[in-house]
Amino acid sequence: MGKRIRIKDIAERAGVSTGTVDRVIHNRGNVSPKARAKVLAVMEQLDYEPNIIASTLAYNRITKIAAVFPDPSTDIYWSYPLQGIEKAVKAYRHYGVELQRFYFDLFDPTSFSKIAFEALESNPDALLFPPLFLKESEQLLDASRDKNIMISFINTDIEGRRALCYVGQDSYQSGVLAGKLLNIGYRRPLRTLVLHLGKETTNAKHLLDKERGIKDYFSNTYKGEAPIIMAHFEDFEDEAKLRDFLLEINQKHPGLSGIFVTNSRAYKLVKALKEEEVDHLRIVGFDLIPKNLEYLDQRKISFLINQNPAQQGYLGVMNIVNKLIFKKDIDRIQHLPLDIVVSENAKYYLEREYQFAI
Amino acid sequence: MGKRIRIKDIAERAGVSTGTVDRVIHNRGNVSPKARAKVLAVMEQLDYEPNIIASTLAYNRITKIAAVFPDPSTDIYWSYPLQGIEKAVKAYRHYGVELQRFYFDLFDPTSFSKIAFEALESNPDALLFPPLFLKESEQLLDASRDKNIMISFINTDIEGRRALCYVGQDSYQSGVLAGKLLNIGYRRPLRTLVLHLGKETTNAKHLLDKERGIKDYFSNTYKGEAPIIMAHFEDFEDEAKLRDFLLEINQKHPGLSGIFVTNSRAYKLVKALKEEEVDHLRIVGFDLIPKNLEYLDQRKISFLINQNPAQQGYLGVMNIVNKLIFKKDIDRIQHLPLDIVVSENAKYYLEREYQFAI
DNA sequence: AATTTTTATGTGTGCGTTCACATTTAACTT
DNA sequence: AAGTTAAATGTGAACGCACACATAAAAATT
Repeated sequence: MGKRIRIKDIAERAGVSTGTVDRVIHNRGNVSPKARAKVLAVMEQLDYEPNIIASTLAYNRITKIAAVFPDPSTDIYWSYPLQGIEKAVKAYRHYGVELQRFYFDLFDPTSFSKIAFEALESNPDALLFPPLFLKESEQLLDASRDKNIMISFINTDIEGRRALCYVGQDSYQSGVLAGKLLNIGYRRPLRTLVLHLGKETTNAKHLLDKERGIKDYFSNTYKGEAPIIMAHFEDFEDEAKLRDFLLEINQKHPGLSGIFVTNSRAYKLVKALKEEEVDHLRIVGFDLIPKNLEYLDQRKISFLINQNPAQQGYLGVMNIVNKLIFKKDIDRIQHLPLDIVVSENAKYYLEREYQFAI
Repeated sequence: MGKRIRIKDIAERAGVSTGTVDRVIHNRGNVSPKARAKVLAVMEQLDYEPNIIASTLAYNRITKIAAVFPDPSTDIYWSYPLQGIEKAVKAYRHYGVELQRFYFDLFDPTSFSKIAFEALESNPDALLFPPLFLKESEQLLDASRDKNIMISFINTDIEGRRALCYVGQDSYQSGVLAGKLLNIGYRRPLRTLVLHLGKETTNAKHLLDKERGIKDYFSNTYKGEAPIIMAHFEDFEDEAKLRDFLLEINQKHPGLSGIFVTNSRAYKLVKALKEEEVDHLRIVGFDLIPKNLEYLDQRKISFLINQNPAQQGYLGVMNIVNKLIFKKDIDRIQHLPLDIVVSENAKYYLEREYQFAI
């Protein structure tokens, strides 16, 4: 119906050539104020919108995205965002998007720095990574600014306006939600353990936000001090030690009714404890990784909060494309929903993750 | 890096002209078997993938999508998928996608037929609608097949292979999930009411599936007959009558602890009942419409299941585009997740819906 | 063998941009 | 005022593909 307006149409109406219109649109300069004004007026009047299809065809350049991620072979979780990234790059390959992957050691900030700066050396147009290490990430932000390389965060955020965007969850609110999930069906606050299970001490902010969240949930709901126990256990690979640790807590604080595991390792709890020890516990954790799902299905884990990792990866790339290629404005913070997963609805989230991957 | 392969490259390698390659790719005929074989071989060898960008630019045609929907002014719910549709059409306008909207009366199958056939008369490339009325929708399927118009379902499915795809929830499983939500925190089955609130009797399958789901949940969980009461109340606009109706049920079946409203009208219950009557009830309903959200926030409604209507609309269009323009294969059934919404995570779902709208 | 018909193949223009380059016009110099 | 420099404007090729049209080759007809 409404025929699309072309640069040529604007040129004719404004009494100039297409070259001049192009210069106005892209602020390339060398345009007289009169001509510029006239062109802008006509553009406004005709409500011109550039044809992205034709534009990308003619632009004919490659947009390089460097993804700097923890080595997925040491922690399966990180393979999911990478799959989402892969899929997005495939979807946008006709727009000239290319990807380069860089892996660092999840537990070693120095490795992150080294690898990330290697990535910078390859002169990408944008850098996509989870800023797990605050100090090192800040350094990277500075360096990339100097080289005019765009930064996009995923999974974890660093406040400030220096990155294009953050795609991931609201950690604080995920803590609040965990509180709610541990409290459904009860009319009084029951004794709850918040457990950080792992040796990632560096990205503490993340975890502290979740702590704050669950504390606030209980104190706001019951107007008083929350009966919450905080704990941190590093050596999660040793099931026997973990069990001793948990039993000790249970002795010190009898009547423990729920545990909130602040990362994807909730299944470790179930593995470490005996069946009858788990049965009267309500366990809430994160992420739909296979071992968690198995226990969710057996009702050993009550709730999982889904972080949509593949979708995070996909959206991270999509934002870069939207900004760099489609010239769209991007929301600085893009919180993904806090999906409450029980065994009755897990399947659909897995399917969706699958859609965003490979 | 890996330079993209063009039709021209194939033509050179195969010793033919670009025209011949084009004829092979699009099966336009008039190609000798030898040339055809040679071209196909080279395409295979070089792993050719057409450049969609250039293709759509050159193709230069319009794809018309007709959306046939219940008039959103009579039921706000239907405005959401329409917004998603609108947004998707905007996103794909450079690919030549155009939209025409047709509204029918939600409570009148005849109106649906009339409007839908009007839509067919406008000769769209695809028809997108919720097949709420089975018989009338089947007729439409036949007619559209004759005119070679593609059909895409949303919200409700009709089994069979005659439509391109269905985007929406799994009704049965949403019933199962509702059962779970009404049961969390309890170790025995409590008396539960399943309430169809409204005069839409025609799309009964939808509702029956939900009924089956929640029944199965309880009987599977507790290995026995489920203590479930089924009810249907049409005159939901009259709060007094609705209250009487509910009180009567409560008298007949004392100890009623939860109500599952099978559509988006859970808020009507809260409105009709007195505060103290609601307080000891756990209410589960559908959809994040403003009135439901208000009561969710006040803890009068415990859970809402989100149908992602805007996303449904967006995806409905996206599927048509993927098939018709990008020539991709489409999954016949695309179940959206059954999002469990509580007041602690509602915000993020609203934000996402907003992203898929306008 | 010449002619017509059918089938196969090649060529060139257009889709709406971008951008380098050529050309024109205006603004300074001396 | 003529010459030089800078600024403004116009032109045309390219991006990769689709398709109409022209041309060439093969097959069928006389």
